[in-house]
Amino acid sequence: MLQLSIIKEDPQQVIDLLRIKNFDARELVEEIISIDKHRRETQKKLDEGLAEANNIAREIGVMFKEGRGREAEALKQRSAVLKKETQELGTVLEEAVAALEEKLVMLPNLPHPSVPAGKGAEDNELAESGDFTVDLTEGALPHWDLAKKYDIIDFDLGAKVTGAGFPFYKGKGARLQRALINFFLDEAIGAGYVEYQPPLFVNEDSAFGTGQLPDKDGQMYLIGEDRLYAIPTAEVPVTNIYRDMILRREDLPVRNVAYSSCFRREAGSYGKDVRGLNRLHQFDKVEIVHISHPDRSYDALEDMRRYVTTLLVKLGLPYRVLKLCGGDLSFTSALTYDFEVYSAAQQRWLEVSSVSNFEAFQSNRMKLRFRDEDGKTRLAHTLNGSALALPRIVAALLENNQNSRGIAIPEALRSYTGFDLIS
RNA sequence: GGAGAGAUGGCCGAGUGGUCUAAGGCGCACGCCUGGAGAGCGUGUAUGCGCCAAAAGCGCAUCAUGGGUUCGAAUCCCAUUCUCUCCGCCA
Repeated sequence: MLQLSIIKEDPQQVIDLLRIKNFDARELVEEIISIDKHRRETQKKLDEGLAEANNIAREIGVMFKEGRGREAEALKQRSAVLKKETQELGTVLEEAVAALEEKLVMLPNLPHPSVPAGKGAEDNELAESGDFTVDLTEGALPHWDLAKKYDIIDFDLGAKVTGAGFPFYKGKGARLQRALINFFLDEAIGAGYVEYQPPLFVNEDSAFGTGQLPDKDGQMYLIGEDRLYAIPTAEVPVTNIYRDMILRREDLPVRNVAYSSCFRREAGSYGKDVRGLNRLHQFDKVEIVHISHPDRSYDALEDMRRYVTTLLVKLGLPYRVLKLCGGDLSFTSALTYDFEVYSAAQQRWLEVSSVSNFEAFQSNRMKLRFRDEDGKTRLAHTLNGSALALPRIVAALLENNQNSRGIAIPEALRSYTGFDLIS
């Protein structure tokens, strides 16, 4: 949620910046400013009414104490009128606050000035390209065929037991999953991250805090009976740890890592994008979350980018890094790097990680603050990134490492898998 | 799931209808004292919103959350959430 103060200070700049995200904010900005004016006027009237009522109550107290209880009648009547007025004003204020928030949450985060303009994926800027040549093996198979050939992932079984997009991993496939999770966690811990194992379900406040609600309602699985949401990413619980908190300066930066299963309904997806491991309803991911001083959040973003790069290098995967253009940037993000690995057999790039700086957008919703040197509270900046998401890494490993004998396990993973070949 | 007890500031903890503008203590910050430190003494120490160009200041709200009773609620009533104890169930 954008800070009201930013909108009020320079509405035109907000409109101009959101245009980079292909978002026409003119109407919303105008409405927000006018609702806010109404809100403040109402608050002022209400406060005055309450102040008078407080004074009357105090006076009546004094009268009773001095045995002049009968004189209080007139004041009681005035108080009754005030009560009615303040109750009405309270309702008006509540409605104004709700209306304001309803409009505010509709505005996407402002893009960082360096974000290139553009409509979609084709306009993303190549930030970095790994130093790899991709050799297309003759007769290379896509991972869904390899999964079947080596009997390591069973999509049909998942469909039988649960539904499409809920595969079983089996034998060396299951072991590979476990190896990757441990590898990613150990790497993160080695880089100084603190490991968390979060709940897989969150309440409504948490889903709102990181921006899944109201924008992505319908993309999450909801346990209706208990009003809990299955997490679409560990970002949600791990960032919400800090909801409604004022951190001390020395608590920053926060650098957390968490492994979790992730659950996504993926309503509206179709075609080649959902084949095999490309898009699942349940998948595993190791997520890194930073909470940073606003002055240093872009340094943190670059740190995260370097860190994710080292993982891909260690796994020997052909990768590239894209800086997302305005049109491809998510609702909540100010700047995002996407990491893609090349899938030789599918002959396409697969997104395996997305590293973003949300600046104060999530913090403002969550009331995540810290105390600055001057003693004032300020909103912290939040960032997160996948490090990494398993399915597409597995897909890329299977496809890129296949040879006549089987699928070679990268050196870095062998101590985790306990085998060096899937055959 | 059943029964009971509870939730007060950064922390502990007092507070059963009006002066609560929340006692007291701890912690923290600053000052005095000291050769220095400690002890001691003094002062200060929440968050959000509004008024104000801003600061100062003032007002409003907040004693788990949401309602209610009352001229007036931390205090009384109702609901919810969470914590603890006992019982039941259970990996």
